[in-house]
Amino acid sequence: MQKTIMAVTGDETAATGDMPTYQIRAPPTSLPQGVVVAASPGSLHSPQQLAEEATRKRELRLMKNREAARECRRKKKEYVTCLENRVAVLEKQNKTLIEELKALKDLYCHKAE
DNA sequence: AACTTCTCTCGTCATCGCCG
DNA sequence: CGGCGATGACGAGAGAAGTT
Repeated sequence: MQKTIMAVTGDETAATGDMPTYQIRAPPTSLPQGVVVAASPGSLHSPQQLAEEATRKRELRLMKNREAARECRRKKKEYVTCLENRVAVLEKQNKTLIEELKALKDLYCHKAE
C-alpha cells in the first residue's frame, strides 16, 4: 500500500449558516489533472496491452474514488458544522424564552398579590 | 529525551442506490 | 443489468499530548 506525501490541507470549509446540501449529488466533474485518457479499447490486442489497460482502469478508479472520498468528507464536515451552529442558535433561543417566561411569571405573581 | 497513547486525516475496499 | 458516484468501515501514518 503506497503512501503519498500529502500536504496538510486544513479545514477550508466555513459554516454557511444554512443547512448544507449533504445528500445532494454533485454534478459530474471533469477528469482530475494527471489522468491519461486511454487509447480506444478496440486497438488493444496482446496480453500485455490488456494488462496495461486493466491497470490503467484500476488506477483511474482509485483516483476517482480518492476524490469522491475527499468530497464526501468535506460535505460531511460542513454538515456537522452547520448542525453545531444550529444547536448554538437554538440553545440561545431557548435561553431567551426561558428568561421571558420567568419575567412573565414574576409579573403575574406581583399582580396577583 | 524517549516512549506510549490519543486524535486526525487519508486512501482503499465493499456496498448501496440511482440512472441509462 | 452494468456502470458509477456516494458513503461507511477499516487500517496506516503523522503529529500532539501525556507519561516515565
